[in-house]
Amino acid sequence: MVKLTDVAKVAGVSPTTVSRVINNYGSLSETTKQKVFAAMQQLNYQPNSLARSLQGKQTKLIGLIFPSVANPFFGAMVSLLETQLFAKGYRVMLCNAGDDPDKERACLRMLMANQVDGIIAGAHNLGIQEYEQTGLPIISFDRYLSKTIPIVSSDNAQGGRQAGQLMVHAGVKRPHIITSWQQPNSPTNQRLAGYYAALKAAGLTASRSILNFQLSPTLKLVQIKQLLTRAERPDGIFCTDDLTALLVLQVAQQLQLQVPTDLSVIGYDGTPFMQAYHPELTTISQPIDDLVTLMIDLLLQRIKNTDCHLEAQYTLPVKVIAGTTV
Amino acid sequence: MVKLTDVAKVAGVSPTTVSRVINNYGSLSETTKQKVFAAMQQLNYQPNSLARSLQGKQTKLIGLIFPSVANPFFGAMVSLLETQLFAKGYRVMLCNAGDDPDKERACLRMLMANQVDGIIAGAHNLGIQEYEQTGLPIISFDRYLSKTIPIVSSDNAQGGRQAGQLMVHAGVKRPHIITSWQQPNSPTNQRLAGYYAALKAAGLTASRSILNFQLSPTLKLVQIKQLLTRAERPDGIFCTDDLTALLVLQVAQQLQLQVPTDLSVIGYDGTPFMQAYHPELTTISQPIDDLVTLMIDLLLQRIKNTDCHLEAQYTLPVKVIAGTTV
DNA sequence: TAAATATTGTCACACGTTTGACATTTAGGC
DNA sequence: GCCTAAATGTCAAACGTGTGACAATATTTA
Repeated sequence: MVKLTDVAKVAGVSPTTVSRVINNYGSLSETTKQKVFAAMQQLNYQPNSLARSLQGKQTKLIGLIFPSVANPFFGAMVSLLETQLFAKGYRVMLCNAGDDPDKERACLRMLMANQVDGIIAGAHNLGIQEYEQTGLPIISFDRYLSKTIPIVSSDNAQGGRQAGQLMVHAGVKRPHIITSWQQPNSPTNQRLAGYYAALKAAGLTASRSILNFQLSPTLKLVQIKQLLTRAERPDGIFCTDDLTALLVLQVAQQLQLQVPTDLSVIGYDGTPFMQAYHPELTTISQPIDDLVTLMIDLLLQRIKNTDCHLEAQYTLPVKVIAGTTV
Repeated sequence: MVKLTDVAKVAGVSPTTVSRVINNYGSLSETTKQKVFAAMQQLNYQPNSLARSLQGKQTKLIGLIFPSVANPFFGAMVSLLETQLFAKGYRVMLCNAGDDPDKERACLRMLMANQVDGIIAGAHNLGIQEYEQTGLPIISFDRYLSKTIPIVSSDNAQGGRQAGQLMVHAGVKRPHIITSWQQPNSPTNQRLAGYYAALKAAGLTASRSILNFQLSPTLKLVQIKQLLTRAERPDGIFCTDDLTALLVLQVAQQLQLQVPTDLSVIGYDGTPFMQAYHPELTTISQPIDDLVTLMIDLLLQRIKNTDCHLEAQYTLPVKVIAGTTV
């Protein structure tokens, strides 16, 4: 491996000088700078970030913990996070925690071991204390962790309300909602509450199904089919994620239900992917770019100054993407 | 930050002993082991991997370079890679290189700087020499890089042939193919060749469009619409990726073309995602699990023994996923 | 030309861990 | 209680880089 001293030899200067050039400190002449840069280029030299971090500098590493990048929503989010962080000089260590608390715990431990400068967490199988124990700057996406850890999320309550209003407006009589497994600190609770509230204002009450987030699509299909073939079948379904909405549409087609005549369907997330490949789906779109930008901004603030004051919660507005399913 | 010497103090032993426990070398009694483990737990101690790697150990880091995890295919692949690598004790640094050679170059440099043990690359905007320059173990997904870098891919030629045969079998008269931008070392060339060959055997020749991989879906839609509204419009389209196939279906519906009566459509990739959410699409499925397992296996071999002999190319069979679009 | 300043070199220590050499203590077996 | 082996401690060097102190030049300024 080519190291600093090798560069020094080739450039014909002392190791200290090379270090000075790299870190741009002390006083340096143009000519030596050039000599050193040339030598670095010639040897394809990269300062060993292990060594520099060990020496006291930041690692410039950020840990990302999300359920799975195989999910298009998290895929899009992680992709944006990586791109923006990279542009700011940070590197990304990725963890797919799935719905496995043990894996998430292992992820945290390894991120600590790797001395990451901070963590952005979008998977939350764990309790508060495990995250606080790390002593690292953390930003949480869309789930309550603790007072000290800021949450960034879309306005779930507003999204739920808007979905409810759309249903009311469409003249839906038997509204339904499909959420993922309820957890005390889950954002879907807000979507649920907003939905209920908007419906209640119009004198409607919604029935509800719970389909665990990580359930296989096939099993979800089965349950949706049962839902849509039961006697008093719903004529409007709000799904708290777009993928489930797609499954509902799939079952509807299979059962020859006309959408939106027989059944209205609304999703949630509205990724660019969904907008491009399923423009027909009416959905509540999270401002994914802004969410990412904000999370990064907050995290970097925390990294720069550990005890800078941040709000406990940052809520960004959602937008209705009008398709043809309502 | 809690360090090895802190653990030693709490456990009431010498730092060396703690190190011995962690690395399980030298002779140790059960009781001291327990004491040390207890202290580690109590302090929530994690050995600083920077320091241990610097000292000579592996970093247990693998770099992943792919166009973007926002793409469901690469999302699925990266997700599997991370999961399997994590289980083997490796951590993952993620790079979305997009179609930007500069970003890819920057990724490589930073992976070198971070002393990764190896790289799995699925983005290939760069030439051979930039990868060889790294001096690192590398496995390439689906694209030729150089003699020394093994390629793992699905059997693109076979996939193309099967698509062609499906078209022939469906009685298609004016077959078409949509590929991404041709590059000399691109796998889509093989898909093209296989497709042409199968059609030729039946006395057919296909027309061809080229839609750059990273083109926005909206722009792709425009081009596809032009294709499907021209005088001699094709009655069978093979797309070298599933997403483009979805766009074709979308346009077909818009133009009220019956699929497969008026138009047969075949995709390529067949991720679990696609199989679940678009079971209607007939597609050529890459064995994504096997591809991932193989890539990891080969990479770890190379890491264990830098000059172990590996084949230049590993080709895994594809499978037709029969939907209703042919 | 002398003084002041800018540039570069030398040296040492630090970061946290691993590991080898060696010394010392403890335990077990007779 | 002696001998052997096992267990633990002490110490130092190493990994590659950063940085401060100080000395030695080279260059500029007066």
